[in-house]
Amino acid sequence: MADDEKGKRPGSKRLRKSSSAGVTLQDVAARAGVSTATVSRYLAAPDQVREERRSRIERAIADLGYIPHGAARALASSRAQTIGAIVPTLDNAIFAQGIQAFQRRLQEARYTLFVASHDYSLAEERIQAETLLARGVDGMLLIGLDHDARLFARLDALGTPYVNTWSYDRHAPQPCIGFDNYKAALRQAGYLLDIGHRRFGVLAGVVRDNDRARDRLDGVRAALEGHGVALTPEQVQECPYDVAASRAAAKRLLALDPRPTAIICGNDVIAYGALLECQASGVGVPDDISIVGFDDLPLSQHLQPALTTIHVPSEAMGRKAADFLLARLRGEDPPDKVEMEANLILRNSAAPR
Amino acid sequence: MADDEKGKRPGSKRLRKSSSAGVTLQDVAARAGVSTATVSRYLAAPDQVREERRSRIERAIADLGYIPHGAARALASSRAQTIGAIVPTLDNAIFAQGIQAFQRRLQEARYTLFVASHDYSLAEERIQAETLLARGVDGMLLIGLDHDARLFARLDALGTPYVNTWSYDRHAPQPCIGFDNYKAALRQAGYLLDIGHRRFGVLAGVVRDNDRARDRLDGVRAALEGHGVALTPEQVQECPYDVAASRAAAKRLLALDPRPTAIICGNDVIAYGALLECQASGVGVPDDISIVGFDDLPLSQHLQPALTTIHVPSEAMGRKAADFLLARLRGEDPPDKVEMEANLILRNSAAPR
DNA sequence: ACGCAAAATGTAAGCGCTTACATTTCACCG
DNA sequence: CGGTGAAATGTAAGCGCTTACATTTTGCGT
Repeated sequence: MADDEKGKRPGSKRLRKSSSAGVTLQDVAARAGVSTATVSRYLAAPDQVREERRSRIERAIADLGYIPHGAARALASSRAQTIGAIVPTLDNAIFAQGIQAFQRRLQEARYTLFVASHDYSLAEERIQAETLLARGVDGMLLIGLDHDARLFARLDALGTPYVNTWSYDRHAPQPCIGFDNYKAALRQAGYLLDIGHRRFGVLAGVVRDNDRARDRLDGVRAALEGHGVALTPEQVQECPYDVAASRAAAKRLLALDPRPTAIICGNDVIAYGALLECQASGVGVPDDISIVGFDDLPLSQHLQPALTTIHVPSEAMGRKAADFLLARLRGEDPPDKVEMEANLILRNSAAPR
Repeated sequence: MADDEKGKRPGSKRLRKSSSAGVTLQDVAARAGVSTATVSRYLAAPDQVREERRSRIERAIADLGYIPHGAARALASSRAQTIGAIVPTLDNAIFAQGIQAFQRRLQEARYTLFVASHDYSLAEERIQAETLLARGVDGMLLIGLDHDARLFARLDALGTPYVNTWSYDRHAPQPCIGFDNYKAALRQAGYLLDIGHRRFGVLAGVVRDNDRARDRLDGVRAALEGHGVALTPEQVQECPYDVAASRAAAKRLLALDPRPTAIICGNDVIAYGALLECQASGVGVPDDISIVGFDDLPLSQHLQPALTTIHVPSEAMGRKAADFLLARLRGEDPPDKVEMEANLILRNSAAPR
C-alpha cells in the first residue's frame, strides 16, 4: 500500500466495517440518553430497569437496529452462550436425529450449537474439541465413552461441563446419558437364542475407537456364550457403516457352510445390507434366515420384511443431554449418570428357527 | 510444571475462572520474554518472527498450555473464523451429507461451523440467522432460494458473504451454487414420458417455503404439459419428508381409477414410501407401475428394485459452497452463480409402459 | 566503519460489552 | 419533612487480543 508520505491522516484510526453494522451498545445508550450499563442491564434483565427508560431503550434499539456483539459479550462476561457437539459423523441419520433434538433444546435456552465431526478418529476428535474450546464453548456433547484422555483432562481443567451420550456405564468416570449397548446387544442376541437359533453370523460395526460397536459385539458374544454357542472368526464380520460394505460382508456370511440361521447386525444400515443381500441371492427372510438390526431408523419399520431391531432413543438422549448441560450451566448438579432404555422391537425379519 | 513467575499482572480485581484455564497471551509473552505483539504475530504468521524468539515462544506456549481466546480474538480483529449454516433439517441424510462436506472444507481452512436448523420455517430461519450473525459469523450458508428478504438485507448491510445452495437460478439476485431443480424434474418426468407413460401420479414434497419442492413440481408439470398430459388435483399429492406419510399418499394414488402407470416422487424418501406401499399392496414395480425418485440417497441403488432417481451432488455442492465463501473471505470475487448437474440415474424401478 | 532501508519488535490504544462499586433517586416512615 | 434503606443508575476498569505506529535491530553496500 502506498502510504509513508508526509500527508498525515488525522481522524479515526480504524474504520468501521460498515455504517449499518457496528451499531454498538454505546450508540444505543447515547440515543436513549442513558448509560451503557443501563442498556446492558436492560438486555440482561429488562425489569431491572424502570419503565420510562426501558421504553426509551427499546425504541433506540429498534431505531438503530442494534444487535449485541457476541464476541464482546463473551469476552466481557466469559460466557459464550454456546455449546459444542462432536459427533463421529453427521452423515448418519441416527446422530443427526439426536443432534437435532439436542439443538432444539439448546435453542430454547438461547444457546447456539457448534457442530463438528471427526469421521471416527479420536485423534481428530481431540483437535476438533480444542478448536471448540478455543471458541469458548460453555459446554460440550460427546458421543460414546471412547475419547482421548487428554480431552477430559482439558475439559476438567477448564471447568467446562460436558456429557457423553449414546453410551451408559455406571462406572464411567465421566457423566453419561445413554443406554447400555452391551445390555441391549444381550437382548438382541438373546431373542434369537430364545426363538431357537444356534448358528449365527455377526455383522459388527467397526470396533476401533468405538465403544458402542465394541460393547454391542461383546454383548452378542456374551449372550451366545451363555448358551454355549461359540463364534468362529469367519462368523464375525466387521464392517463400516455402509450398505455396499455390509452387503459384501453379508455375502461372505451366506457362503458359510453350514449357513447361519440368523444374522445379528451392529446397526440398521448394516442390517439393510444384509436384508438386501439375502433378497438378491434368493435367501428368504425370515424363512431361511433371521436378521436383527440395531438403531431403529425411521425406515426400518416400513421395510419388507419390517426389521426387528433395537430401538435407540436418539431424540430423548439429545434432549436429556441438553437438559443436563443446561442445568450444569445454571450451577445445578443434576445426576450425571442416566440410563435410558434401548428396547428390542419385534417385527418380522426374525422368526423362530 | 513451573509455578507462577512473579505476580506481574496489575492487581486484577476479578478472579480467574480457574488456574489452569486463563493462560493468556500476556502470560506467554512474559514467559518468553517478548512483547504481546510479538506473540500475537507469531500466532498469525510464525515466520515474521525471528527464529530465536520463535522457539522461546513455542516453548512458552507448550509449557503453559496456552490456547488463544476465540472471543477476544474475534473482538479485536473483527474476524471470528466462523461460518454459519442454516439447513431446513439435519434429520435428513442428504443435507447432512452436504453439510459434512462443507464442514470438512471449512475445517481445512481453520474455520469452525455453526449449524442451525429451522424445520422448514422461514420465519424461524430468520431468527436463527440473526443469532448466528450476533455470534459474529464471517459467512453464511443457506439452503435454497426461498428466504426472508430482510435476511438478505441484513447480510448485505453487514457485508457478510453468503451463498445459497441446493438451487440454481441464473437470475437469482443472490449467489447460488447448486443445480436447477426445475430442469432436473423436467428430465425426471421426461424420461417417463419417453418410455411411454401417460398416466401419472405425483408425490411432491411440501411446497410452502420451499423453492426446491416447488421447482420440482413445476418442472414435472411443465414436462407433462409439453406432452399434452394434464394432472388432476388427485393425481398430485403433497407430502412431508417421511415414509409413513408418503405411503399413505401413495396409497391414495394407487386407488385412483384409472391407476397411474408411473409415480414421480419429490425425493427418495417419498419414493421409498411409494415403493413399499406398492410392495405391500402387491403392485409390481416396475411391471405394474414405475417409480422415480429424486436425491439418490446411498440406499437407493441397493433397493430391490434399485431406484431410478435424480442424483443430487450434495457433497460437491457443500464443497463448492465452502470454497466460494472462503474465497470471498480472502477478498476474492469468485463466480457467484455456479450450476451443477443433477443427472438422472437409470436403475430399475421404472420401465417402459 | 558508517549509513540506510528493511525487518523485527515494542508500545499502547482500542474492539464492544459486563459488572463491581459509587452515586443518585425513590418510596416510605416517623 | 428530613431520614433511611432499597432500588435504579452511572462510572469506569477491565475481558484477551490485534494492530497502527514508533522504535530498535539487522543486513548490506560502499
